[in-house]
Amino acid sequence: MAEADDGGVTGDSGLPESLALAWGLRERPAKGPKPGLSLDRIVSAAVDLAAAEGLGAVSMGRVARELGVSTMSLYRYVAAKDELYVLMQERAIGRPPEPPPPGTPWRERVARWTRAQREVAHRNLWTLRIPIQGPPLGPNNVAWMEQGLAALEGTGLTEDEKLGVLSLIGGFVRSEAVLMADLDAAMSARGIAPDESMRRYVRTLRALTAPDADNFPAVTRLLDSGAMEQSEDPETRTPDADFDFGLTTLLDGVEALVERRE
Amino acid sequence: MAEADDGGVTGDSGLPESLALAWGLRERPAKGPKPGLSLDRIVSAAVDLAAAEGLGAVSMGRVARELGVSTMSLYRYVAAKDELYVLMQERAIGRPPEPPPPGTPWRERVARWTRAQREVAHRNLWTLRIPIQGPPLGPNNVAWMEQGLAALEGTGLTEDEKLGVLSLIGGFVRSEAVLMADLDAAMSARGIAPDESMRRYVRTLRALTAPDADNFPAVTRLLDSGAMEQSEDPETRTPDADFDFGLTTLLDGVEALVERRE
DNA sequence: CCATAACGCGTATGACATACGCAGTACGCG
DNA sequence: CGCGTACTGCGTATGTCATACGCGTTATGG
Repeated sequence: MAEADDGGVTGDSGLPESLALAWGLRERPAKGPKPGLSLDRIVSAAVDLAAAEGLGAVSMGRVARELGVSTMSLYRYVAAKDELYVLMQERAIGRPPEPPPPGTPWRERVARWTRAQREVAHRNLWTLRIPIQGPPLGPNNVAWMEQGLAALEGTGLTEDEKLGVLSLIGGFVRSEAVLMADLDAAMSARGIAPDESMRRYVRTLRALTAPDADNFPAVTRLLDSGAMEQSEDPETRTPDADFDFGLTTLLDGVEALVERRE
Repeated sequence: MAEADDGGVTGDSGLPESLALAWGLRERPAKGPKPGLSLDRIVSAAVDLAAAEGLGAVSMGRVARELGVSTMSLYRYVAAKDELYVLMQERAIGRPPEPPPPGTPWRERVARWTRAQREVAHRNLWTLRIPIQGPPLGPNNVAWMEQGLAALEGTGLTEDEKLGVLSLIGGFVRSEAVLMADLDAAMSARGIAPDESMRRYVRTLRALTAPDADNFPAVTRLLDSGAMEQSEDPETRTPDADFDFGLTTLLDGVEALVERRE
């Protein structure tokens, strides 16, 4: 199996055919009829669909209908739906931003990278619903990793530690965005605004914990503090402020590590 | 609809019936035939199934078969599968650990809480596959939140900031555990040991980036550093060490924040 | 020029979640 | 005491989905 020279990638790594294509390692053979379809068009249709109606709307049948072809045609280009998911995420994340000019301090570099990552996640909230398959393998994902590692260059951290810092940041970006996606979903499900959704949560939680507030002193204090009703005063608390808070905290931790290494 | 006195919880919060039951707000009416089933047994069966064969094995039909009842019986206790998921997670996370003795410094308190959270996650990796529905509402989840907030008591942080720190930590624990779950899944899928799975990933990534290593200097450096082949020398790099690294970094960040507040 | 490899697709299969309705059951009220 | 009623478990049906398999067709390289 797999005769073409791919540098031994296909060998036993389980790299799907379609990903090899994304790396430009393979071209479609020029044998049979001219393909009326293309991986590119399939992924585009799927991404458009997910952006418009959510990941739940992405079924093989629906994507095919959107393209005016039959369901099974798609399987000439994709071995399974999971593969399509991977390709969609790869498409959505896109190329990482250009690295900042040389001389930029590491903290600024990392902050930029993180913010860029967040922006992409927020623009494509549906990607967060994709069941995670494993470590990133697509060209764009690897390019992001490259930029992330580059941002930590010159900090004196070991490669180990850089990896640890990146996954720390990745987890942070992801969970912040998931929260956003949840609010977003609550909104589109029933016609509820995000802050209204949060208000309901607070009200429910209060009703649940009130009967035995003695067991939940800290939660009660949190609810009473009004910290969770952000949008009452748009000046003080915004999602951006929450994000910046987390980012600062995270970077302070990294900074402590960097200083320890010097 | 919903006449019983539940403190107005059911009103417009969308709290599912079964969760109200979990809070002890409602009892099953004593009217019809004696129930041969119970929410408790259903959740237990589902959890056992997930633990043994993964979340994918949990279908309504399968859970019912495991209990020796028909599929549709379950819907007398659970309104939808999502509700079952919530209950399963709630069961798996269990009660939070006892708070440490008074006088324990906050950093120690938070570290304990985080480690406990990690332990639970690792013991129930399948919970990470549950599609996230929204903020936690079950009694156990709220109790964990309570303990987390309590661990940050006396730090001088605002309630806002405590919340931010907790979600930061939650995201960290989650992403570390997801990585573990992925390795675990790769193992049980094909008979591959976790470290072998990681080795393959490294090999594949190297094969992909090698052709134009110029574009991936940092990734190449990472791969060459051997940082990703942990288990060669069990003394230096273990999953625990990775976790502790992240935790320390995180807590250093929080510490900087706390000091700023004093 | 023709075997062969790719193409698009129709059909079939087997899960799955869940709507709906039915017949039996036991409690509480009259 | 008896009966309505609310609740039980469950059979059946519907619609969606991913995907295996095989067919007729097409273009190309030997």
